[in-house]
Amino acid sequence: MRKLKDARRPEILDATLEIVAERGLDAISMRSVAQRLGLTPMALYGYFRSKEELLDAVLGRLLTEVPLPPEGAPWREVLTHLAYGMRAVAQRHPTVLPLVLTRPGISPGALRLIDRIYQALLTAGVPPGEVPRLERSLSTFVIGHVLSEVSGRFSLGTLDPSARRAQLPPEELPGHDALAAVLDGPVDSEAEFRANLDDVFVMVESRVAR
Amino acid sequence: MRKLKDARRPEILDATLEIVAERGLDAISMRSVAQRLGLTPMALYGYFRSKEELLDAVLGRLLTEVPLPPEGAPWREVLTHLAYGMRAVAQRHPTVLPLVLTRPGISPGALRLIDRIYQALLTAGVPPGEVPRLERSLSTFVIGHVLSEVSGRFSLGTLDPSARRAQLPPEELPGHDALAAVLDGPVDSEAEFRANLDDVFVMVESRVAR
DNA sequence: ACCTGAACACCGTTCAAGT
DNA sequence: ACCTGAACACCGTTCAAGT
Repeated sequence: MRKLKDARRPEILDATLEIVAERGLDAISMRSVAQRLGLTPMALYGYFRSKEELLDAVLGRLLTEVPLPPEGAPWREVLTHLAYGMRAVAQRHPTVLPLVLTRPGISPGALRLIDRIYQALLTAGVPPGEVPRLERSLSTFVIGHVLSEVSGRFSLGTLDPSARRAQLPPEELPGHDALAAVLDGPVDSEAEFRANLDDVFVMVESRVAR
Repeated sequence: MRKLKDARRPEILDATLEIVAERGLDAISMRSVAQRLGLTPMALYGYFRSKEELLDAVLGRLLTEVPLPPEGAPWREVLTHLAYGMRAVAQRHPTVLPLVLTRPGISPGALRLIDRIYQALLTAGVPPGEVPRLERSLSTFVIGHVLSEVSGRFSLGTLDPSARRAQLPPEELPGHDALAAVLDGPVDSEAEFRANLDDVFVMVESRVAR
């Protein structure tokens, strides 16, 4: 297992993020990244052992861009700050995001964020034994929302709401039927994010020792 | 836009799921699927317009495998049933799962599941205006959890908990420090899933008109 | 109606060699 | 110490043709 160089790693990550921004996650290839740097694909293998490792490093870098909340802020503010920070990063780099949910958060950047959440939950009064689970749960929630928003799970897809419902006979979809009045409006995803955050607070409070 | 055949579509989806099960999501290629069926890659283009469309159909098929809860069951039971059903499907087909969070749920199978959740939330007493958002939120939560579980975000990765913490000086990680006693145990993901479901119920109840 | 064959423009990665 | 060149075993997709 040869030792890796690291002098030009940041430069390589920059190039990768530029490509993602311009042409999407699928446009990342060892060849395209190398080309942008004026290198041969093989030169990258001096810095990363594989494409997978390069992508993990990109993820680590991304989490580094989430601004840390002010020290000693109240827990609700900390969680709000981090959630919006995560969302902003997601919107800047929409296409890299699937990585966040599919790789363990073990980079220093990830650790720093997790630590702030731990602190917030502890000061909120959540019993220590519940804190790690609740952190995973909140993070899943925020990342899941942001990923869905950014990757189109919340979007209409190729069918508008009523055409979508028409795929099945109405008697198979009584719930959709009862909600018809409410379903055809557009989703206000800012309001939805805010409402979801409120739900997160409810979850935290329900775990606070009384 | 030529019309697509559909006679052999189910057969093609079966072959695709077999490959995923044996060799992972990355092993799906038009060539590997075709080969398993004794066809030329090009034959598949008679049934699906692209690899992307094939993958969407695989996702639709997957959601079809989630068993529907008994008609008229109490809302908590409905949500529990669907959540565990989703989780079981995820465990049977771990590698396809990233698709679920990144493509809009517009297949008939997805609609049927969503409709059951709508009904459950309505009978729980959630105001209709809140139902679609809460459905998206609950689904995100369950899928996010299940995806994290199955794809390794909750797992240790290549570093054990204490080695992971050692990447940063302890004074940068006061939260981890305070939780040291609790952090080194293994995650009981069954218990965690259960606890998360309880949190989901809390969320629903907090939205019920009183 | 359904499928094949050949071709095009790509991939990640290995190995041995160059400066 | 850092990088290149050539090669290997792959991709998705287009187009024209075969039965």
